[in-house]
Amino acid sequence: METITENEKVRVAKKIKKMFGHIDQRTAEYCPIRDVMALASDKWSILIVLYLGYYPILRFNELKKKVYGISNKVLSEKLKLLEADGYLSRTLYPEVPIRVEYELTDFGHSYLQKLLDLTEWVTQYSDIILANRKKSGKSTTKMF
Amino acid sequence: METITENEKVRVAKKIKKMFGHIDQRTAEYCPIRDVMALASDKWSILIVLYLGYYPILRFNELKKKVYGISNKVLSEKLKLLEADGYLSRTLYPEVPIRVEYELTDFGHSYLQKLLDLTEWVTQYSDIILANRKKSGKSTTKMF
DNA sequence: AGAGTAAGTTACAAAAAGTTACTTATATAA
DNA sequence: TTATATAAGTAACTTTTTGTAACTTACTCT
Repeated sequence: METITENEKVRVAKKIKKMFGHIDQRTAEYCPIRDVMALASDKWSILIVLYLGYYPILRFNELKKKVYGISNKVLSEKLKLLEADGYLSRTLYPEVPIRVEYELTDFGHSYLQKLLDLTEWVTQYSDIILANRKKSGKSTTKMF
Repeated sequence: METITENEKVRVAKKIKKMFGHIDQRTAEYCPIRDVMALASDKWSILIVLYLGYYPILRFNELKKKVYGISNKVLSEKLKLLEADGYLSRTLYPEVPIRVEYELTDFGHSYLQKLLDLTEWVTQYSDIILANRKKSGKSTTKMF
């Protein structure tokens, strides 16, 4: 992990300001970070998008196996929301038994590329994070 | 949003596989995406990290105002977890009334840079997402 | 003595998520 | 000709997580 210079920090702060618009607006102004990210960065959404990035097409029960631990209910809900926001497509084949296939849209693939940069970083540094976490308990708080 | 080529998709799939290790491991193997990302990509954590990237030092009640809508309880919990994982530092000044300052660590700044790439993308395309969302209701499901 | 302040904590209510059983439509086996 | 099986969900109920609002602590200033 590269140490970050003061210059870099200033550059980052400017990017944040630009992104938020009015950073200090606590009024009821629409905030995409809160709205859109709530779904996009959700723990189950991330896994769904990653698995669909690896297996280009997955059926409902296949997804349920890959994204192990997710319930029917939550998988169904997240898929509806991700479809509505345009990350993935749902194709219904009215056979018996029914067949439904989920696939990333171009937009979903575009999102996946950005998401992957973040998850790769997290994977790369997870050892450091876990080491930090172990030390905790003995609080790291400084006192003056 | 640039359309993604088949080659790109293959490249992405390879990165995902590498990241996950065994992509198909649904056993009890440790998965940093599930563990570490659960906190790092949490909706409140994201806002806390972004605001600390803009205002380098914030006290508890200042953070509560910036990250408007968060409760004492959840702010307190998230701060503890983010401190434990090494994203931020807590400094206690035993004055009266007490003063506590939160600040990103170098590790936190490093994470912020990656996070910012993602939130910038989301902000940039939030109009598209919202337009998608409006069309929904009339389901976008294809049928064959 | 009494009020005020920052940083939380605590007890309780509300919302979200997880669990398990059920539904639907039809082909195939008994 | 019932009975069974299957995929993709949905529905009713339980558990967990989150949010709300009041309280605590430790001192200083009026």
